[in-house]
Amino acid sequence: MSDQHSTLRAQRRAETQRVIQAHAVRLFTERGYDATTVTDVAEAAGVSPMTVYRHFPTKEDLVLVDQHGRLVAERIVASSAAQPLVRRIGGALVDSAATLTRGARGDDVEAGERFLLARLRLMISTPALRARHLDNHYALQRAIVDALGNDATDPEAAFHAQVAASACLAAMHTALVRWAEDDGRTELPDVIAKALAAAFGDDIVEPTGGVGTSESAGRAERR
Amino acid sequence: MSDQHSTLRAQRRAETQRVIQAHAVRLFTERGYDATTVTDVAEAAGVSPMTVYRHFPTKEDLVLVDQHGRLVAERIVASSAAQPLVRRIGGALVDSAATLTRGARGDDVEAGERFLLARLRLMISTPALRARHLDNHYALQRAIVDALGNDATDPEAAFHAQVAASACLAAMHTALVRWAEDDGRTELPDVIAKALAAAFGDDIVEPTGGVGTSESAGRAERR
DNA sequence: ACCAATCTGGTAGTCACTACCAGTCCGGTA
DNA sequence: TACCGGACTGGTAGTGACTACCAGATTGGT
Repeated sequence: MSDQHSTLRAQRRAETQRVIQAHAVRLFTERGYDATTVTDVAEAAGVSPMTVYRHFPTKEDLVLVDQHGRLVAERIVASSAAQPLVRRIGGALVDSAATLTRGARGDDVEAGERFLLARLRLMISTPALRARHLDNHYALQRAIVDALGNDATDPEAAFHAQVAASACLAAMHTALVRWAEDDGRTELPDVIAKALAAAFGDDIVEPTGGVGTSESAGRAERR
Repeated sequence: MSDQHSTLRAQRRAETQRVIQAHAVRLFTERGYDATTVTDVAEAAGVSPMTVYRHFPTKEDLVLVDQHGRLVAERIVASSAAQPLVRRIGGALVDSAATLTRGARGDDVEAGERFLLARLRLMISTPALRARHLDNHYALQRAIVDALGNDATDPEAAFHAQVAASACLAAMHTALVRWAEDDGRTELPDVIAKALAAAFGDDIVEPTGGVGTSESAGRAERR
């Protein structure tokens, strides 16, 4: 069956992607993003420049690959529609961050978080990466609005959802920057929750609300 | 005096910039951003490609030039520090938008608004422009935080200011998109105010700021 | 008339990125 | 086992944004 077939292929493909990306982030961190050419990355990874472009459509994608969006959207649709918008979105962002900082990269949590931090630092300090990263947030905003599932007939409600989503994402981004500045010593979900509270008021962030994600049970005994 | 000297030079310089930018936005709108080369813009403006690069460091800057930041910062420092953060920032954004939609481009208000709309549409629909525009917001965020003038010793207060600024800017951006979708038929400051109210609650936007831009004041007709 | 600063233009080069084409590997089939 | 179709990979030759480096032209002030 092409099923098994494709999973085998997909594994190899994912592995080469991982190797290329690892070398890319390392080189970018060592020499700087602009000072490193795609050819440099290809040589370090032992492939041709063509292969790099096959796996990553642009140089920026070597740092920016992100499955964050899917995670957030899933948690949004799972959230109770009775809650206020900001709480639904904020809860999904906090939970997704908890998942990301944990199982980011295979088994080794430590290495996964270091890798995430390295990518984040690049995204923050390199203008081109920062710009594309913020644009990804823009796409994520649309995904969130879709996941909220409000009827699209009411333009006022749609506008409200757009505003809530963009403001929440902006707060999260600020939290990410703060987290990176702290070298990841603090707990990312907590920082995000604090940012949301700072923006929308302390009452908007509820630790164990109607969001039935089991991950949230394991973390953050504070509050 | 080098004063008069420089102002004369600056006038010529500003004029050529204006011409180049006008042709650029026109061509980008007609043929699309990616399908238009810098050489095309240069030919249309009657200058060499080199001259274009002298005035606009990147192709994106042909659309993105923005003095918006300075306006907002000025209004922030002029605002009362007693008000809550979000109100100070939001008020500055609304007022700046009112200034921009009015005196954007010389004498002709109509043309100025059309030009602003054309640029905005490009910024929203073209990925590269959208990304850089959002990154400009990131720089504007820092400017706002600086203008707020909170003491930098307290990291908590600084974080709070960062979050408030980024969330306000995100709400404003959503309002800009909405305004562009409406082809500028609505009043931009009102849309921004509505977005801020949607994000932070109706009570946060107060028309009592003294500046005459508010949805309650019935300035339905321009002029 | 002369000087100095600025504006403008040309040439050559780097680099990201894109077709277009060819070789290679690999799982399943006659 | 020999073969075939679909992938992954690689090379070549471009385009286009952008950047030195250099040379002529214009302009404002002495």
